[in-house]
Amino acid sequence: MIVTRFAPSPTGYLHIGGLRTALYSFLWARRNGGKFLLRIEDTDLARNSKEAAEAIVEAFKWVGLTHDGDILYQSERFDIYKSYVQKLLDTGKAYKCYMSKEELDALRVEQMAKKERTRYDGRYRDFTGTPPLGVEPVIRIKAPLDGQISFVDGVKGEVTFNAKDMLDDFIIARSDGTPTYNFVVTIDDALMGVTEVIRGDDHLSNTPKQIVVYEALGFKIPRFHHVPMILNPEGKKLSKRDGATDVMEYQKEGYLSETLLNFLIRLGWSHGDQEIFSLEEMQAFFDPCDINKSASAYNKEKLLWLNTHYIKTLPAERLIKELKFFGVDISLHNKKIEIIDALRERAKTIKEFAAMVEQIITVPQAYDEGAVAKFLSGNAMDILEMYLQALHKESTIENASAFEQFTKAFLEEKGLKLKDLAQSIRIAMVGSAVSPSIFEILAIIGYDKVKQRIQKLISYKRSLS
RNA sequence: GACCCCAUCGUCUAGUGGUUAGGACACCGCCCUCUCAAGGCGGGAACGGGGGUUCAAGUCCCCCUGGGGUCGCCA
Repeated sequence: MIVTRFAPSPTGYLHIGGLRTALYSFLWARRNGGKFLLRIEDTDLARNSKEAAEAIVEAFKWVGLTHDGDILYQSERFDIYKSYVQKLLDTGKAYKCYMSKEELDALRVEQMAKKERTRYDGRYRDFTGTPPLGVEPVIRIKAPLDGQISFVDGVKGEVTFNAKDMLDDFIIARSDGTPTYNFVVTIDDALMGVTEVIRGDDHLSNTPKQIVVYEALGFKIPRFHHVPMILNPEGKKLSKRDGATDVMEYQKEGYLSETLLNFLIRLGWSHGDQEIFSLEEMQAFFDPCDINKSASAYNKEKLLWLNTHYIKTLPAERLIKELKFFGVDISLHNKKIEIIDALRERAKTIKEFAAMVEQIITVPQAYDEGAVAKFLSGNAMDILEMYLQALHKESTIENASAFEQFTKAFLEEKGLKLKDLAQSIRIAMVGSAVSPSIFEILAIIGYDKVKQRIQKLISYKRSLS
């Protein structure tokens, strides 16, 4: 069985790079009927891991990723790690090192001066003497001194490191007894039964260290897939400064979860020329071996385009639900479908969408000055007043095509063109010179309120002169 | 600096020795048009450089260059 995992450190939120590897891991597990596990890497004491886990679960929930089983917290597993440290100590595969931090720093400075690689020199590896007083030792693992460590990476292919220039006897337990990252990662992955590790390629050079631990403990080494990082538009590693790295930030900006997932999966992975993927299709097609070797830059135009695509194509009910996030509830509006269909091709984000809906369903409190100056000059107001009078003669007008029929008849009778009237109506209805087709707008607003809004604009114009 | 990884339009990518190097976003032009969009049609735009191998190289090999990552008692 394929078992994958997502193992974030608790930074308080889920960033998009993390979501991408989580998505890949999720898809690969689901495609194979396997398991997708979640583990919080909180061995660094101080931080609040519960809060971080909640943030991740919230983000997962938003985009529709589900993990199997309970969330594992490394902070709750220290006893397990300690027993493995002891095991290594007992078998002579690890040892106590009494070198102080000051001595270690001095060694590094010296090595840098000689332009050598900074590394622990192994001075306590075979130490049998009396340990110095007052130094709490760290535990170091015995790493191979020479030879090579190589593995086949699902993304990069065969990767080989020379032990002498990648490895040293690295610390697996600090002087306070707490275990370190490269040690606990391998223990947890092994104990959780993880068969495929999909993670960022910033971990590629950690892998040989972890392989040392796997081998020392006799664990089976999983298959690794190191996915290239997401770069910012300048080609550098994506950082908080590049904005909206928090997944939930995208919701606040009006992006749909479908958009984000589609965007992320297509960044560094492809399935022929296909651009649009449903979650089902992602599950059917995704294979980590098809992930690109090279890093890819974050491109917000494509993200926006995807969002417009999903806004155009998702069911109206779904969009109505999304609008509520921005405080616009039209679920009980008798023209809700018409509202959605009139606006869905114009909104790039749900946030924009909400603002547009708001503009239609509320009476304009102000009129765009530029629009008024440009379109309500000459005899525009006279035409609008005649239109109002004609409207009053009707008992009601039901829908968009009826409004169109009525309006065209009116224009023909007066010898006018739609151009002579459209912008005035638009300003009266929504207060600006931009909106969907006026006939759709009129139908949505409804016969009685249409008359009121036209009257309001007329009164407003009169009050100016 | 050492080690590792990477390299096709501005961006995301297709390409697995023989292609007019394809698609998408963005950009530009035209059409449609009651505004703004959307849509339709069309356009410009790429194999980083140099050596090999081969009848044939974007595709294989080497070097260079460029970019990225890692070198913690962080994860």
